[in-house]
Amino acid sequence: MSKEIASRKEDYSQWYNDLIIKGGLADYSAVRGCMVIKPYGFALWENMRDVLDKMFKDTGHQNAYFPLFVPKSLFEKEEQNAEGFAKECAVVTHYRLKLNPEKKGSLMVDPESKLEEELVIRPTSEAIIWSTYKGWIQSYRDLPLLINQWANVVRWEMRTRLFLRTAEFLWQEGHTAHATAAEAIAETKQMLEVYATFAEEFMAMPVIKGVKTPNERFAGAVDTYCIEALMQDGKALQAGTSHFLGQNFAKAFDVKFSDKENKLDYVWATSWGVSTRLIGALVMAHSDDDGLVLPPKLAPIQVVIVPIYKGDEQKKAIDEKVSELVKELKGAGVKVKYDDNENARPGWKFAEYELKGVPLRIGIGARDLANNVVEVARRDTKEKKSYPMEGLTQSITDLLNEIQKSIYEKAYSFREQNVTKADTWDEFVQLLDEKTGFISAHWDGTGETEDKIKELTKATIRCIPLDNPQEEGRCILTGKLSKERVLFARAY
RNA sequence: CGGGACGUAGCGCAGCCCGGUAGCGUACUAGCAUGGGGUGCUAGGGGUCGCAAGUUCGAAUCUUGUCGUCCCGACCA
Repeated sequence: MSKEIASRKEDYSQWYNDLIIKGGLADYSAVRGCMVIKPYGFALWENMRDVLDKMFKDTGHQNAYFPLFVPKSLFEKEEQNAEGFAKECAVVTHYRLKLNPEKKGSLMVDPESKLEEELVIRPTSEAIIWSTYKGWIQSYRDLPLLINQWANVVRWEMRTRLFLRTAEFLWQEGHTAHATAAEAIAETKQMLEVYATFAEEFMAMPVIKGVKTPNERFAGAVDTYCIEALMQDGKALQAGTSHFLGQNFAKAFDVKFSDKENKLDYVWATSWGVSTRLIGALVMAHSDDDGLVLPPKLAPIQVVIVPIYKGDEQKKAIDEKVSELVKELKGAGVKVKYDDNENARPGWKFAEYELKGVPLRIGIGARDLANNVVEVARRDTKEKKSYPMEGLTQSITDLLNEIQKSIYEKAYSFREQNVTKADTWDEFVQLLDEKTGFISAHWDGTGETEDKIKELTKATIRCIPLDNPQEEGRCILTGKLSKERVLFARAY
């Protein structure tokens, strides 16, 4: 074993780091808190991006691009938003360097180049976008305005983790403007559905849709909807958010429109986003102690073919058979790689592609050629089986679908087993320490209680599930009356 | 920002306590054998020991400073 990875049981966060680094998704960089996304990891992101982008366009959105820099005076206009992000903003104060006269060969910030107004590097783009929308919206005829952008943002986090929380990350952010509150709320919910569908159907990761409590709300939002996923260590991960912004940003940036009766009103807004954090979620949702397990619908390589041979003659015969097979598989839309690299031996390749999470591996050698079969190994179950050459493409596409379904079901049943009800404080604390996962419990609805619980247990309210059953009960901390349960968990 | 660990070949590490020719594994290069689960043997190439100053005849090793990284916490839409 040349690439050892930690086991989940022995060191979960080391296991996670090992998968990312040794699986070739990303690398540490020269910049504190920032990572390099390597080709294999970026291919995964491109696949996610392509699917989401199509879903956004199918729901009527268009892409655009806004600047990385936000003048401080714009950034501070929506007070809650500005306050919420103030502590984690990188700020540009100068625009020039010069040679340092005191130290040969080094540069210094030229004090003469101080900017008149500082530029905030966007931690999110509401400010720059709404200052722009002001000029684009005059009439109800300009609405709805449905725009998305694919971009990078910077949040100067104290502690970073590969993909889950980096100082710079890639994401998409949708920013829409509507004539009525109802329409904006419908948009917010629609995009939450898009995210949930993406998570479940493509990432094979079950999520709980819900709404955040006021404490956990996006700074400047009226309501924050979210999808929450459960990781294998029992911690929750916020996988996507969709915000109903009310008229907060319209008022802050003075974006008004004339309705049909020629009355002026502020527009109603939404914003929604998912980020490269989803890659972290994907890694933790399905992978095992041998490496990544990727869902076929997003895997950069769906099938890898490994030849097993002695001598050039056998290799040649295999090459011929494989080239037919590759052609057929590609024709069926399968992303296939033939790894005939002479420098690595079969066993090495087997381990390598398992580490990289390739859903299916086809092994083909002289023995198989003689019998007109191949050996197919599933990454998720480690099952190996011989398949006849005839109809192989069909078998492969069936298997890929089967894997997609099967890893979803596995993750779903894990999630179901880890949503537990707690009715007393002792039960709640015990569950958090021993079983972890989501805990469904009554809460008195106050921010103070929520803070207190967080302080005592590090658990936060992940969400109030949509379509939550109404049920009389008493708050686990204060014993006050409550009309529904909410989901608590320790979270990333 | 607090606590901990660390910085020596691409990667993973030993050497440091007790100063004296910079080493191991892996990767890399070449050759032969091998090839159905991370090959074996042989021969090679590669390092201003994070950076700076100090002590010393002599510093990877001792002293001081400094920079950076990771982990745990605090913080975090």
